[in-house]
Amino acid sequence: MTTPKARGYHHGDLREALVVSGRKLLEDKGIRGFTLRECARRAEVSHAAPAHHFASMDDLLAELVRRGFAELTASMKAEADRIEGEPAARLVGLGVGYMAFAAANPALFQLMFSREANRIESKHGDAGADGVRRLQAAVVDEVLAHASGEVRQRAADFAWATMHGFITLVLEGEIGGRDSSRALKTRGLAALAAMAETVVRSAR
Amino acid sequence: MTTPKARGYHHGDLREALVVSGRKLLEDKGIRGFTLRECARRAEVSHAAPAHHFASMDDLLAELVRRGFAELTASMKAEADRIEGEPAARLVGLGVGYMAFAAANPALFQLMFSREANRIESKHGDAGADGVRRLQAAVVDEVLAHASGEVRQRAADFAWATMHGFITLVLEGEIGGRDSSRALKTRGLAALAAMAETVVRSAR
DNA sequence: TTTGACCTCTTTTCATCGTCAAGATTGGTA
DNA sequence: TACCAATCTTGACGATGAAAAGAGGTCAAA
Repeated sequence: MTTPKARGYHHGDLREALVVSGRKLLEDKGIRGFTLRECARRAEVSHAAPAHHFASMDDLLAELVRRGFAELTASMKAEADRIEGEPAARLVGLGVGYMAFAAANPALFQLMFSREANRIESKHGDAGADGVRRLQAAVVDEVLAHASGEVRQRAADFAWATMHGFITLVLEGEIGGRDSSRALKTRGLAALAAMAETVVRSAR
Repeated sequence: MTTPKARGYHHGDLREALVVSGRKLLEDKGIRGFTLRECARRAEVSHAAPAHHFASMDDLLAELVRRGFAELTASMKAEADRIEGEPAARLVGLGVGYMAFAAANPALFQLMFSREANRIESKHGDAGADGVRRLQAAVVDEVLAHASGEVRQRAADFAWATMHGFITLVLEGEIGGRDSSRALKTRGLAALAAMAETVVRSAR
């Protein structure tokens, strides 16, 4: 935590400061309002300083996406781990963690799952969603331990699609536009419960 | 179809030409590569000409989004209408139409359901997804004619979330990355079938 | 037919953006 | 201590969205 005046010519930890201010800026102004120069201003640094830490704007965005996926999987894992009982309940837990992260970081979440993210990542060869996929596949496999690979894959498709679709539509205002946050959580849990039930049922 | 040389000082139908070239550009370069000046170039017109038809870039994008929603509902309706039998089958048909539009217009589809779209539309007060919501609510109501309002709302949430989530994840490459188009359609239909079955089952 | 108002398009200008090149400053190391 | 590499600043370039001002074309009223 450097106070504004406390630094001289060198910043000290500009790379980290840019990640922080960039993330804030992304949520404030959206992807189209995201500007490298504004990131620099918020970090109280000249407009060309970021170039020494990120080769381009896409490079900074790629870092934000990378960290976003790490946090997303952590959030899912945390929610799932606090549930001891049924694997199906853990599947709901994954969804709760997924939606919690998305609700807390709507713009970043959208960026992570946008075509722009693919364009950005393709230069770096990274596929950040693999952690999410693995985490979910593992829990689905618990629920459907005795099912065929195809059934399990389709159940994983279905589970991911439901939780991703629900929170995406909520963030865009298409679902629960005037609902209270409380009521919305109830609707989300209902969707997750229906999803888990469908996955369980696909066993037979 | 005006040939390049066939026009004089006036374009004739620049507004429509900008919509066409803008839509193409959006799919070619993505939302972050979308440029008013490039739209103008593709319409073979000076960079300031669009201002007389669209007050700003957001204005043009809003028009693209508006038309996108009209086409999306039309595509859903067309697929649903060709199915005569069970209401549940029509629900799957809606999903097929939904995914077909999204697959044919991936960038536009993402824009329609992005936070940027909300930002853009809020200036125009338009909520383009209402047609989709109504269409789907109607079919869900057929399937669940005797259910309570809450059950029907949750079924509608669930149905929309599943089809939206699935196609969104496909477009981003998270589902079926190396699948053939044929295999992917099968996976999509499986997800839609599971969704319809769950909706039907929620009746009791 | 003439005229004049109005639309459409172009040219010019301005502030801002991403990126690059060159120079200033600093901290560590030999 | 003296150098060197990393860090940051300044200045420049081309591109962009938007606004202003002027040129070209259309069309209806006189």
